Amino acid sequence: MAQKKKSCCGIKENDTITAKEMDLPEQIQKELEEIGGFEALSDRVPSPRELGVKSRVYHALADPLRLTILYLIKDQPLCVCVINRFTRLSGSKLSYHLNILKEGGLIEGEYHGNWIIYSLTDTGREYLR
Amino acid sequence: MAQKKKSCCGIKENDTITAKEMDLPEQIQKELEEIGGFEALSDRVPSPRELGVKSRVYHALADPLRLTILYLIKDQPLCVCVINRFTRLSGSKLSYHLNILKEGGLIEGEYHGNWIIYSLTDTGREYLR
DNA sequence: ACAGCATTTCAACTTTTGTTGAATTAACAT
DNA sequence: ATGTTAATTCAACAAAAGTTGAAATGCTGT
Repeated sequence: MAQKKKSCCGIKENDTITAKEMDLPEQIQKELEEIGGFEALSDRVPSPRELGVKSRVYHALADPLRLTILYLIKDQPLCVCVINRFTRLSGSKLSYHLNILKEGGLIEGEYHGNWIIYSLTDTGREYLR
Repeated sequence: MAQKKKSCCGIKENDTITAKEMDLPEQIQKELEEIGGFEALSDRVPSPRELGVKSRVYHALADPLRLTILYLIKDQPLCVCVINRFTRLSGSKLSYHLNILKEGGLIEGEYHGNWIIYSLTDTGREYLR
């Protein structure tokens, strides 16, 4: 006896499905239909490209050491040596984290004489709070 | 001949040091003195506790999959099975990521009948953009 | 109490991140 | 050119995060 299942997770991967066909809590089903059905959910999610950028920025922020650095240079730029002196990290370790912040677009560094002076970018300022 | 070095990075770890004593770019040195010297930098950095919380939240946000989930449930709560169906992740994988979002305080889930329905918390709403 | 489905948990494994110390590059002054 | 200090890069290693499939848990209805 072949029975037509109305279940959410039991459905085969490439079946097309409407919110109506899924076995769902009423409230969810109603809301899904209001926004234009299951497929309409796509509109809510940014492009893979955007998600990639965002997650890279958040990853840069996702470390106490890196947050410390950001807060340190929030109000005035600092050279690596002052950051280093404050945080007491090894040079290479600090460089590693500075680089992640740079790649994430949160900070930028510029040579002044012998020193590289790091400051927050606009993005950095925007995200830091 | 014992020479008193005025260098930033050459200084031994537990020397006390003032901004004036460090060999720094003029601009940096001036700004450091204006804010109350090297030691005043401490005031700019949140407590380890706060940094820990923040970095955990940012870590939760630092993944395209997790961002996808957050955007999906931004405007209406959804049960796991709909998220699952949309993202096409395995159950355990999805659970893993849902849990990280939950631990970060960005989402919360509640049983409704057979389903667990996840929604954004206030924190989640605050951080998502 | 048992069956059925949704979701989570667990333990083994794979992949990605972070750390360390040595070697390198960059800027500057002599 | 050479020496000096600041900062980065590299390769080997250590630690943390993510993935997988099987087993467990939690609801609900019978």
